[in-house]
Amino acid sequence: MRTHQLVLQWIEDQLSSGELSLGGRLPAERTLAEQLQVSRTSVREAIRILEAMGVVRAGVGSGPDAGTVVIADPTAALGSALRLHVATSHLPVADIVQTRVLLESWAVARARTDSPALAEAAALLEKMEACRDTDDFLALDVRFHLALAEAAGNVVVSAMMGSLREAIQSYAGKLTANLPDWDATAARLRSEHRGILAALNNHDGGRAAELVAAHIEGYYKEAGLGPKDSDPAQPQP
Amino acid sequence: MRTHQLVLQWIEDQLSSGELSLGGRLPAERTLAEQLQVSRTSVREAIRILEAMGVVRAGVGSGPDAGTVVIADPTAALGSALRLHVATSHLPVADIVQTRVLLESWAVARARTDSPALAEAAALLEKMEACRDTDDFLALDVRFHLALAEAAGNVVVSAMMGSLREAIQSYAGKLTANLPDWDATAARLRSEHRGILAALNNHDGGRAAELVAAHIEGYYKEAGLGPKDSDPAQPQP
DNA sequence: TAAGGTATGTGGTCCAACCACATCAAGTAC
DNA sequence: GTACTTGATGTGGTTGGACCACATACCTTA
Repeated sequence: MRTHQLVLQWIEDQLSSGELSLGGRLPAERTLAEQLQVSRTSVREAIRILEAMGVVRAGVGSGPDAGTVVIADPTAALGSALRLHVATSHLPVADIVQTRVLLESWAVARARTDSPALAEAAALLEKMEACRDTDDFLALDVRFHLALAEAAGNVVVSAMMGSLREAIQSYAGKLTANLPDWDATAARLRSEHRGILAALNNHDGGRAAELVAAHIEGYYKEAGLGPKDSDPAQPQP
Repeated sequence: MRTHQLVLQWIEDQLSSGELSLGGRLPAERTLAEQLQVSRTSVREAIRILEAMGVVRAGVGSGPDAGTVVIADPTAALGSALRLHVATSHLPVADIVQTRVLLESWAVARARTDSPALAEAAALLEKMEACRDTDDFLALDVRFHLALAEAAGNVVVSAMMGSLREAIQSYAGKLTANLPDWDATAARLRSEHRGILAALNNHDGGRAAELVAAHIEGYYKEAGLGPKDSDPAQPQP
């Protein structure tokens, strides 16, 4: 076992046993190195990995924001990993979009009508109505869909949704630039958002799921993404 | 921007531009450090992250297996990340199981009947019929479900399924030890596997999805996992 | 009392050296 | 000529030490 993996194991054990929890601070790098009888380099390599995984955040200086503290950002890890593998051309963008449709459809189908996330989605929709700046609109759009994903109350699904979005963010940006008439598209997106939220308020999760799927697939198809046969219909004998 | 992130960016650019691709080898650490005018330490930190993400594999010595080569193992990254966040108690196991049901149900519902993965699943099922060793049986079971997930032909879904399985592997192992009558459970699992495969061969993906969901949820419930209301039924007005 | 400088502790970076390992090539014994 | 030994080479793995930038807390001084 390589040295940094030993450190990694030690920290993971501390997390599992609860001796280290959210907001907790790791010992200083030099201290930890001495405790585990390894070099500071190895400790740092382990911390780098945890940082990339969204488990800790390293801050210099003194005070409350300094040191290495435990956070919880699963989206960061999944997002970076997906983005890197997209770069290697091993994860087709079409598969990512298809997976996003799958997860988000499921989330809205199971959304709890009284979820605070839905209230947030409604508020975001109001802002989008007034918003005229393209970049601001897209940022609000991201948060809107994220709120939808959170409405089902499944943290894993929310994290995966967020990471998928992050992984193809730059790709989606390029697609948007190809749109012939942004104002018309934005108007359609607003309309579809209203429809989704209306279906949810009407306790019709199934209908909302269909609308979400059409909403996402329609956008990518209009912007020119190659098809991946994402027909949600299931074959029946 | 921290130094190792600069290295990370450089490598990611090489991947995106295609100058580095699957099976390709990175320059030696010392060489790369000199090229980018950074210390070897920073290069190593970047490589560590890529290794944790399942993008590269570092091998010592000489020859074809040596050096840092580009691989493609998205499951590794997602699995480690999920496992770590489970350790921080931020990702409930119930959510992971629920997500697994969601993904695997979708995969079998959209499985292509002529998929090679289905043939592999059938072969694995044959082996499980004869297998009497608990550990071997569980190993085959993992591969069986992985094959099901691959049958839909979506790499992202397959990778996520594999990582979910990996993240809760140790947890599932403990649950198995709690089972009152393993032989009876194993017999039931075999029977359910046959039913799933039969539904698929009958081109009834919807039925197969229902069976898969019941199969997974039934196992965890029997072993004592707390419920997470994973009723797949969608509310209708 | 208020302002400024200093001590302390943190992560960030770099360097130089050494180790373990795996291959390959030259040399050597048969 | 063939087979074995031995060293050279190049890879990542690890270590210790040094210095920097930064942010806070404390202490001195006006």
